[in-house]
Amino acid sequence: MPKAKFEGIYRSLRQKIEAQDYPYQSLLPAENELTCEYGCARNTLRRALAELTDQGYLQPIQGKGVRVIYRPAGKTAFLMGVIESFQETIARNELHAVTKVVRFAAIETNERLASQSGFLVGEPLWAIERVRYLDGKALIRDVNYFSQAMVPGLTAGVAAHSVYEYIEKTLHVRIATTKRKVTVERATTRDEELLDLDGYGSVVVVSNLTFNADGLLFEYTQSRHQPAFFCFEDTATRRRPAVPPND
Amino acid sequence: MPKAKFEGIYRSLRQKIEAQDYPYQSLLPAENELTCEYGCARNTLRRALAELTDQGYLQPIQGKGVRVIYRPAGKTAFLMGVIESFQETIARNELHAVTKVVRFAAIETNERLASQSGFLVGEPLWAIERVRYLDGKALIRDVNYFSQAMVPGLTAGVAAHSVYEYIEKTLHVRIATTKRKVTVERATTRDEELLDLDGYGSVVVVSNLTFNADGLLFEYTQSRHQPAFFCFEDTATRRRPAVPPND
DNA sequence: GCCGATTTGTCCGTATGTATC
DNA sequence: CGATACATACGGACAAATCGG
Repeated sequence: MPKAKFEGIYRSLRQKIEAQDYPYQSLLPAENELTCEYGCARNTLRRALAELTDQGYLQPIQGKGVRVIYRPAGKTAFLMGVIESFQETIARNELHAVTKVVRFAAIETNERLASQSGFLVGEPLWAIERVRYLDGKALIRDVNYFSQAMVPGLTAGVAAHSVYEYIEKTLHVRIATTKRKVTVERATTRDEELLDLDGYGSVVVVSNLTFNADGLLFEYTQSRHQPAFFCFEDTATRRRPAVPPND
Repeated sequence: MPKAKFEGIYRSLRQKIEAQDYPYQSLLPAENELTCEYGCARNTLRRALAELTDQGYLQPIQGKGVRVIYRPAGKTAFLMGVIESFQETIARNELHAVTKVVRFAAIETNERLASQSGFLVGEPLWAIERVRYLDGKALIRDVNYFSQAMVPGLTAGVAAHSVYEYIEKTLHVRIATTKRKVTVERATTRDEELLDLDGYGSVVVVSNLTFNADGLLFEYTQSRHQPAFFCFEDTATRRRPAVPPND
């Protein structure tokens, strides 16, 4: 029940590619044929193709055709390029997971947090610290800060389940854009204490800034991962070099 | 100069946003005003806006306007979402870097490599191993495999400079799409031997599959990073806002 | 709550340019 | 060279969301 026509076409094509109905390295039918098949304008079809190209399914070749460059891959722990909650990730990978809330507090933004997150100093926030267990091992420590104004009525009980589900299904706030940064840091004593680090002296830190559909910042999160269970995938396209090529 | 009109508009807008001519959290002029200003059709403008939205500069709000969600950030070691060579990265960050080639060989794809990379067993490849020094410290160990058929005439001398520049400027092959995976692994003895790990027992591993403009695989690379100097940034969107390839 | 103006979202048809074969 | 296929661009139409009166 996709609302938009281009999205229905996108899903249909993606399904066929994933089913290898259009196999790896083959050329798609020409745009004109596909527009006939889907009964749409060329622009509408091209929008679906553009989406698939961005996501690494297709490679268009001017004057020749559109090549399929998708191959089925192993399941991965985390996806880049889409926003996904922890609950959605484990569901997609059919894992058994438990979340434990170790801190739930109402605070006000201090100087340091403001400079990290972009929240204004003094803005009321929910501070939540959670540990994620997969198959009994403590693998992720999440520290979330939500705007109280934009996420009212948050409780420790909600945090134990899925904050994102609460935000979207109960508050009907649409989550739109996330800016993310990934680094590696030496484990703190609190990391050692709460996570099963298995000899690793470091953690993978994923910092998130999340904006709602109004373009307002409503969440800042630090996710600290046990390194062995961390994986990101991504598709990138080459545009013109950001800096004039230094020869 | 940009060939396509939408790209000129894209650059102009991005420049104004980065200069905070359109500041963080403000609304852009309406699409109709901007089409007047740039003397283009609405679809052409919208294509530029879609690009900026994908890259985390803008958040469009139906019925209201387009909000700027870009804020200037600290310089980072590596960018996600775009393909960038090591040479381009250091130029962008104004760093002093040295590349040392520790291995350069012509090989044929074996079973293990084929399953990792997708090259066919027996396909002739160039195998290159390089160590990247930033300000005198050995921080990255790259292991590249290039298709000999698609990258003929490669030499150790070229590898010491920039293979990407050779590929694009000399061979005139256009690099199009990269699929990337990021994980953390325990350091091998060769990592310890070649890199300045500074007490870290692990490395960040970035695996790349690169396709040329014909949709053919021509490179497989493993980049092993000293964890302290690894960073990437990314912008993700939930559901999908817009990507009109309309024009 | 309704209505109309504004603004973004979707879709269409057409024309022209450019690359491949 | 011509035919085919993708790339860019324009202009118009209507839908959907927001906001103010």
